[in-house]
Amino acid sequence: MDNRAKILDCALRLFAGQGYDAVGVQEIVDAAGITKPTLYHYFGSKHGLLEALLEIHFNQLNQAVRVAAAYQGDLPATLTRLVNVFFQYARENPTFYHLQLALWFAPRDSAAQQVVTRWLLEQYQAIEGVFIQAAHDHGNMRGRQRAYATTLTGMVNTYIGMALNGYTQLDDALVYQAVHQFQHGIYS
Amino acid sequence: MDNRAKILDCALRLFAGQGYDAVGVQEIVDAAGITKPTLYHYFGSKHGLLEALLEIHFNQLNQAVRVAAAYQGDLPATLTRLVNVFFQYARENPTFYHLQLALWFAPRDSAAQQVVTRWLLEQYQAIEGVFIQAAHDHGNMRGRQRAYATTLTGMVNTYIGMALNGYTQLDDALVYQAVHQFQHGIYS
DNA sequence: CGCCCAGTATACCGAATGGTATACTGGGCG
DNA sequence: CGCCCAGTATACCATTCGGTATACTGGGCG
Repeated sequence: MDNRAKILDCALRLFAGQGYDAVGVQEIVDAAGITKPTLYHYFGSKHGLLEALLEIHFNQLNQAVRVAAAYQGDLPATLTRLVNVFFQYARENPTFYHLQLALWFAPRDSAAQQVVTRWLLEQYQAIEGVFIQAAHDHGNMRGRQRAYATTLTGMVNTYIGMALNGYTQLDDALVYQAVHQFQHGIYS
Repeated sequence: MDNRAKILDCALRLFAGQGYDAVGVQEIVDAAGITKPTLYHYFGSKHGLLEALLEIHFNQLNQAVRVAAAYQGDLPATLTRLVNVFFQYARENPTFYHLQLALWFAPRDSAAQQVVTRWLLEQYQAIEGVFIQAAHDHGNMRGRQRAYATTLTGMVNTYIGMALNGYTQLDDALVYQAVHQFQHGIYS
């Protein structure tokens, strides 16, 4: 693993564990076993390091989300694919998902919020697209596409937050439960 | 407004807007129009200031939640009261609720996380209690009480997050929609 | 009056912050 | 060989960090 990759790896762990502002540049370079000029050579600034970090992971995750969000008339299947993509990414990259959750409702004026907004927006729009298309087939969903997209995101992130804290497992049964509850509520 | 109150007020605004770690003590005392020894006189440390801040607001909010969570055989009514309490508190204290959302998934090792955990746990337990009791009347809910409590919290916070960003209004219609969707899903 | 003490300000502390000027190194390549 | 340049280290910068030692103030009260 070259120095650039080592820096990204250590920065992700530290940012996810303590928060962007709480981690000093010195701490990152010590963990990576390099020195500051090396970090500034690759990323220009602490902020640039965060941008590079988020770009790498959100590019992967959002690409997978867009693929899963291709609606072809079967809403339950699309929702299942979608939830699966999120769960799988969280399983494979728990540290990054920790960071994403922390950034989800990050303070409006924080350095991190301004970087993460466009990625979360991109993610949201892929999901909203599903409900906009589905509303053509299910008339009674019309007018609530935004609410559905938002609450699906909220439910997925909430379940992943549970799992990251050890309260559940992100397995197929949970995908089924999540999609089922989202579609039919708690009574069924 | 005395100096103690001024400090709490300015600290809440700054913490909510930029995050606990990004705000310096100097910035707080400047905004409050006082000096550092005054802040340290009242709160002992920056961390103590955060604790005092959270205690004040969570004491109010969680007390209201416990009252609303009194289940008496009518689950829809209980859920409506519960969602109402959260929406009302977020409407009246939007700045604090911004802070609460930012702290909801705060990094595990951050200073803020360790303070907020007990308050969020207290909040969670009140909600879980509702579903534990309700499962006696609705057998098919059994075994999922934890999931229901978590996803209700997730849905409420997601809707409040939407509202705080200007995408919706926390009115009675939204309370109805939220409770209805939670109970019956998206198709009805 | 005269003590006391909560509350406040001036001025300071050592340590850590993000960032950089400079110089050295080693491999690719004309 | 000898130039070049990406990559790296030493050593340093001004500023800010959280926190404090000290002294002053004004009102309550014996």
